[in-house]
Amino acid sequence: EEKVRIMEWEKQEQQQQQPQQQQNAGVMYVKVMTDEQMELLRKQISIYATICEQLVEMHKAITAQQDLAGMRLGNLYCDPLMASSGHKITARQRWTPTPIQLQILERIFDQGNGTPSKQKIKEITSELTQHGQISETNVYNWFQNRRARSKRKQQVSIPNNAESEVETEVESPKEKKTKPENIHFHENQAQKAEDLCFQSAEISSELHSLD
Amino acid sequence: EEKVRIMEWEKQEQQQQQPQQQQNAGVMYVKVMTDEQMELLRKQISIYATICEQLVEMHKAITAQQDLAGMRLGNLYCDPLMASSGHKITARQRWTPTPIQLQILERIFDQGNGTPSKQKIKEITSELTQHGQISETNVYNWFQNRRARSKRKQQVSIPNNAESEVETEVESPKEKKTKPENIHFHENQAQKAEDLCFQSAEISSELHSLD
DNA sequence: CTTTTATGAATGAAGG
DNA sequence: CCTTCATTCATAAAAG
Repeated sequence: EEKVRIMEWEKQEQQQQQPQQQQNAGVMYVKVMTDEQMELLRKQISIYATICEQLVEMHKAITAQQDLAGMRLGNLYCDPLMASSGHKITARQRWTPTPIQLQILERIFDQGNGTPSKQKIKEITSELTQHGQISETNVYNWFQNRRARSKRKQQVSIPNNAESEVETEVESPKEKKTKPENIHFHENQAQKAEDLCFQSAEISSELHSLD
Repeated sequence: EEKVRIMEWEKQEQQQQQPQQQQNAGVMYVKVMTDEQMELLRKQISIYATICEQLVEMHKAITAQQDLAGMRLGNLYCDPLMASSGHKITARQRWTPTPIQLQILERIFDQGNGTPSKQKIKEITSELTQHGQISETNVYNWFQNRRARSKRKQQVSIPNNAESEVETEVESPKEKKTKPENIHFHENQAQKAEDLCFQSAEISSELHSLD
């Protein structure tokens, strides 16, 4: 643990002192250093203190949130065709469909094909790539989200009744799984979650500030 | 608190030095400290060095994990569709690993052993129960998802030399094979690597500032 | 600039 | 094991 420069400096110091200890037989055994050295020492200690603080902070953040900021960065995005709408020059972090891409996606979505899965994704991606940066994951996510949100809206738009007779098979896909038995009982550990919640925003922004 | 202690000690030092300066060559201004003090200093600096190293290690270990799993804050969820009945306020929330549980899970996952057998699951669950509510099903699902998603990303990170042997699927047992192995969704992992680089660089530069 | 909304992405769980 | 779904988080975009 002594492979830092500070240690080297210290060693020099100690050597410098040897003769003194022998000379001052009956006197105090002391170490000597110049103002410069003292200042250097203080500086180095200070730096260590700072580093430790930051590392501890970082560690706590990571331990507490494990992620949130760590891997959230998406692909770089610089769409040349974006000029038409005239904004967003330095977009990054997360993919955003261009107007053209969105139009195409919506069209495909409306064409029924409730299952854009698999091979379709590739085809769609290929087509959309010609209109801006995009990946298969983006397309996949888009459809997943599109469908989920479309479905949710439908459910909300029919909030009536809800009596004991809910068999209005409007949709009700499976929203009640009604497991035969509740195998696992989940209880919220509010205590812990609460403690961890703080770091979130703070750390998040800190780590994200890597411009 | 380490920082504080050191600083305080340093101040004491400066006060004690005055009377002893006379011992040394008259013109040269120096700071003096006893062997004990020097030893104390050395130990404290050493402690700092150790702390820094360990924190860096910890940080790297945690950050270097392929997939950073996020955590959810355990919010109570009140199903809007149930509101009318006014009962069943039960929180239908899904399990969320606590940071500690996650670390343990990740550690086990990284230790290879891609086969969390039934028995193993029980053991792991037992251990994790001490750090928060969890069931065997949770553990099972976690490993299942972890593996699947890890594999998918690995495929992406390796833009392998695509052979055209893909069309060799002559044997179609049923009717729709759809060859799923080529469809895996892509997501650039480059960003994540970049992120790690940055973090490492940051720490690195800080440590280097000791020079 | 701050708050709100829309939506891309992450992930626990279920099905096959 | 793989895919799909539901839910939640975080952030780009929009509104104030």
